[in-house]
Amino acid sequence: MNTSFQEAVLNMVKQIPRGKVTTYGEIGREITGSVRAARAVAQAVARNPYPIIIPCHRVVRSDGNVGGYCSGIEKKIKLLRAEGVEIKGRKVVKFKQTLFDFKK
DNA sequence: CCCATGACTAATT
DNA sequence: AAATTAGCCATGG
Repeated sequence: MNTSFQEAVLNMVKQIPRGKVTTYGEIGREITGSVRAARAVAQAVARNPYPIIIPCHRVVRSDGNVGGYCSGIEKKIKLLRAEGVEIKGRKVVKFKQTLFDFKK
């Protein structure tokens, strides 16, 4: 079967509402309990089977930097802006306020 | 089991 | 504030 880890990650990403974002670290904390699993999370997201179905562009780095994207970082920024997320350079404006809280 | 990889993070310089 | 370093973790060979 699909690795339970990847499936858990994708499931989390799918829950992110439009106009909001989250970080690799937060997802890692939700699943493994450790923010240090961020790399593993990034792997899972990067290898996601459905880039369209999975809003993987809503996952950014802990410092507000957009991070990477399979189709290019600029593409990711475009998608986010189209959803109402302000981005300055490569960083999210009002980053903390744009973060989505899974615990609720 | 060991080694290399990567869309990461935190701490240090 | 930008660049470096070291630590962490799932996955695949």
